[in-house]
Amino acid sequence: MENEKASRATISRLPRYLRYLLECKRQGKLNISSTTIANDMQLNSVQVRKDLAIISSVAGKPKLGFEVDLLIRDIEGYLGYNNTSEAIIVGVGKLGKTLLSYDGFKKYGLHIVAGFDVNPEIVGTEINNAKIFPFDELTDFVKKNNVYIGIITTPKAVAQNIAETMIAAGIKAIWSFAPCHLKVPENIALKQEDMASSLAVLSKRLSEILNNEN
Amino acid sequence: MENEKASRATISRLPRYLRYLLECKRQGKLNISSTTIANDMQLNSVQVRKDLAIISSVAGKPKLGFEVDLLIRDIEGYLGYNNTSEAIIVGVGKLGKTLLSYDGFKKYGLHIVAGFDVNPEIVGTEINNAKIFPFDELTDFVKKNNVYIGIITTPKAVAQNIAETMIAAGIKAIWSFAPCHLKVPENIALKQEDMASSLAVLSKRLSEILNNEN
DNA sequence: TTTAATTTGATAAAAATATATCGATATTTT
DNA sequence: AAAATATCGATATATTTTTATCAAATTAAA
Repeated sequence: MENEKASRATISRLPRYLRYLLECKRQGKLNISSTTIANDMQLNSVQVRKDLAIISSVAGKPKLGFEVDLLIRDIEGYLGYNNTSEAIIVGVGKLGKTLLSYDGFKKYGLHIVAGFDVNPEIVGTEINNAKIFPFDELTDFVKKNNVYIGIITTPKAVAQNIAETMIAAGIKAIWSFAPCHLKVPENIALKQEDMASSLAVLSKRLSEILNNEN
Repeated sequence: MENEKASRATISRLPRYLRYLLECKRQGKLNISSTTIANDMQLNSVQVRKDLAIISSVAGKPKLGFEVDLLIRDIEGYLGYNNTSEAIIVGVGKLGKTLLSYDGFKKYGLHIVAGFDVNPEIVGTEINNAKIFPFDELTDFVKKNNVYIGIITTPKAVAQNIAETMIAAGIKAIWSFAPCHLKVPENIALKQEDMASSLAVLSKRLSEILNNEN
C-alpha cells in the first residue's frame, strides 16, 4: 500500500496527530488542512503532509484539506489501537502502581494483564484487575499467555537481570523506566524512558533562556 | 571555551555518559577510551568523542583514552548538577506523588520544593519535605521564591491552563507529563513526556520483529 | 631502542530529518 | 462562467545527526 516506511520521527508524531484530530472531530470539524494542523501543532506543513501520506492513502482536497474521520481511522489502524496487545509489568512500587492504575493505556491498545514483584506484601493483591504475582512466576506466565510486551519499573540494580529473564521467557518488546541503560539483543524492541535525559535537555534550554534575559 | 554548541541529541546522551563514567570510577578505572565507552553503551565511537569534545576540553591520550575523573567533573559541570535548582509540581495525584517521593532528582540538581493541588484532602500534607499548597497560592509562591521550573502532572483538561498560570507567575521551564500538547511562547523551555509517542515507537518496532520471525 | 598496537582528532561521507518552492487543482467568490 | 484563492503533492534543497576514513601521536611490548 504505502511505499515509504515511516521514520521513527514520523511514528512518534502520529499519536499527537491523532489527539489533535480527535479534538477536531469533537468540535464537529469534518475537514482539516495540513496548514491548519501545522499551525496549531507548531510543525511545518510539508512535514504534516508527508507524515500523513506515509500512513494513509487518503488524498487531501485543495481548499478543503483532509477528511478528519478518515485520518483518524488510518492513524488508529496504523498504530494498532484497535487490536489491543497484552503486557506485564515488573516492579510494583510507586511508579509501577501508577502505571497499572493508569486507564489511558486502553486507548493506545495496551493492556497490562499482570504485575510481578518480590515484595510479599504486594504479591497477591490486585490493581485495576491485574493480579500481582511473585517474580518467580514470570516465565511461566509469559509462556502460557503469549505476552510480548514487558514493562520494567524496578530499581536499576535489578533491571538488566529482569530484562534478561523477560527475554528468555519470550518477551519481544521492553519498555523500561529504570534509570539505567539496558543491553538487549538486536531482535528485541527496547524503549527506555530516561528522566535524566529529559531533564538535561530542559534545564539546558532553561539556562539559555535565563542567560539571554540578563 | 567550547566552540560548537551541544545539540539536543548530544545533551540527552550526557546523563548516560555520566552514569557510565561513575560506574567506571566505582570500579577503580582511571582512564577510559571512547572505543570502550562506545562498545559498552552501544554507540559509535566517533559520536562519543564528538560529544565529549563539545562539553569538555579534556584531551584524550592515544592508547589510554580519557581521564574518568575529569570527564565526570566536566559533564556534571555542564549539566549543572552541582548547583541545584528548585522546582514546583502541580497535580499531586498518583504520578505527582511518585515524582515527589523520587529521591533520584537530587543527583540531577533538581529539588522539588512544593506541590500544588485543588484536592482539599491532599492540600496541607507533606511529601518528602515538600508541602502541598492549594493551587491558588502558586503564583505567590513562585514569585516569592523565584522558582523557574514547573512540573505538570495533572489531567490533560487543565494542563494548558496551568502552564499559562505558571508562565504568568514567572516559570521559565515546564516539564509536562500531561497527555496532551502544550503551547507555550518561544522564550519558555518546554519538555513534554509523551507516553503515547514512546509506546507507538515501541510497538511499531515490535510488530516489525514479530513479522520478521514468522 | 625499535616496532607494533591502539587511540585520538580532524575531515569527509552518508543517512536521516526538516524545510522550501512551485505547478496543478478544487473550491469559493465575483 | 471566469477569476481569485487556498491547498495539495511532487520535487528540490537545507539542515541535522550519525558514521566512516585516516594520518598523527602515544604507549607498551619486543
